[in-house]
Order: sequence, then C-alpha cells, then structure tokens
Amino acid sequence: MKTVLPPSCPMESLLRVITGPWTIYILWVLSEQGPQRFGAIKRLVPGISTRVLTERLRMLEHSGVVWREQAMTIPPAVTYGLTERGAELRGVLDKLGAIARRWEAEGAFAKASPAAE
Amino acid sequence: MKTVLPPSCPMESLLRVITGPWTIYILWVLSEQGPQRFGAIKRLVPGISTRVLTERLRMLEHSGVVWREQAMTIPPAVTYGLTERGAELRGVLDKLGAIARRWEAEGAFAKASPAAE
DNA sequence: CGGCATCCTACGAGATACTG
DNA sequence: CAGTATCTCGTAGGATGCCG
Repeated sequence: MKTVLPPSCPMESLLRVITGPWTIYILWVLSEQGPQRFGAIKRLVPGISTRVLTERLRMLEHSGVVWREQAMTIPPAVTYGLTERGAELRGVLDKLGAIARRWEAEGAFAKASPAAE
Repeated sequence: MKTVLPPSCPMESLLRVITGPWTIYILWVLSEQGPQRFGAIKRLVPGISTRVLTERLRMLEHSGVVWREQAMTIPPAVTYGLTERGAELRGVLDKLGAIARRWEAEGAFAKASPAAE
C-alpha cells in the first residue's frame, strides 16, 4: 500500500495497522495461541521474514495492539502478546471474518479463473 | 499491498478489497452521498487518479460491493452505488471507524513526532 | 464523459549476512 | 535468540495522452 493520504481519516491509520500482508496472521496467532516469543511467531507464520515480522510487531506495538516483554538475558527472550486494544480489535476482525467467509461462499472473491468458469 | 499469501484466509481477500489506499473513501462517498457518477466520485475523492479509481471500482464491483450502471449514450454516463454487501460492509467499517477515532484520541497513531516526545 | 494504454517512479518486502 | 543492515526486485500507483 502506498502512502498517499495526509491527514484525513483515523480509519486510514487503523487500516494501515491491520492491513499489512501478514498482520492479521500475527494477530491471529497471538490471539489463538496466546503470547509468543519472536521465533515462535516466525514459525507460526510460515514464510514471513524477520525484517517484516519485526516491522509489523513494531507497528502493532507502537499503536498499542501488542505488548512486548524483553528479558535482558544473554540469549535474549522477547515475548509478544495482545493488549486490550488487540482484543478489542479481534472482536471486529471476527465480524469481518464472518462476512468474509460468507462472501467467499457466495463467490465474491472468485478470482475470475481464466480457463474455468 | 503485496500479493504474497496464496490460499489461506478469506479475510485476506476481504481486506484486500477494502484496503487499497482510496477504497474506504470511495465507499464513504457512495455511502454518504449516495450513488454517483464516475466524474463525481473523482471530484469527491480529491487526488485519486482515473486509473486507480477505475481499478478500485472494478474490484469493488467484482466482489459485489458496488453496482455499476452504464448508460450507453454518446457522452457515456456511468453511475456507481453501494450494493447490499456494500451496506453490510459499512456496518462493520463504522464499528472500525469508531475504534479508530477513539484510538486516535488516545494517541495510538501518534507518528512518533521525531523532535517531540 | 468514462476509462484504457503507456511510461515511470517509489516504496514494500524477500533474501541474506552480520551483531549484541 | 532477536533483531538490524544492505541489496535487490516486483508491483502498486501517479501522470499523461488517446479513444469510443
């Protein structure tokens, strides 16, 4: 997604937060599996790169959706989890998910299969 | 937004639909101002290019969120409006918007003012 | 008026290697 | 283990010009 819109709408900001390609998966993992360590999240969200995972977690942390707990031990152990905001978000996302499932069943996202159809 | 995730989650698809930079503004316009013609939307969403507007409208139409009515007159007149799905979506988006406003008031999206803080 | 086709650019993100 | 730094590349998107 580009960065085009200056001041307008708080929804823009929110959508930006939850919209990155992997974001909802991260939230889903933290929501279903509970707080996880960095490496665990990385394993639970297969295919994501450390760079992006870090970036996403930072953004989520910055907007107060996840918390971050760093143990300053020598192999560092960092744990992430959902905050209240994260939980709040989850409620709406669940609703969105319900709609998404229904629409999908209705073929709303049929990708215009080139050959078939 | 990138195209990374293959089959997983219908939410991905939905988020893809509502997530493009201008999409929610388009939906907002159609929701608040009622059905509009192409040029009107373009005027009501300042800064959007025809390319992107067309693209977004196509996507929204394809997933059944907006309808499209084309009058085959000589200066063609094309009108777009929200479908039932669009209205349905609006309900959830309103909830999301409410959250967004509250979070913003709480400073969730404070862009890390480089100097301040 | 509506909307393609084209060109061009810039950011987002993958991969890899390195550090505390 | 948990990141950061760097490089590259793909693609979404802005601008423009043309056509029905």
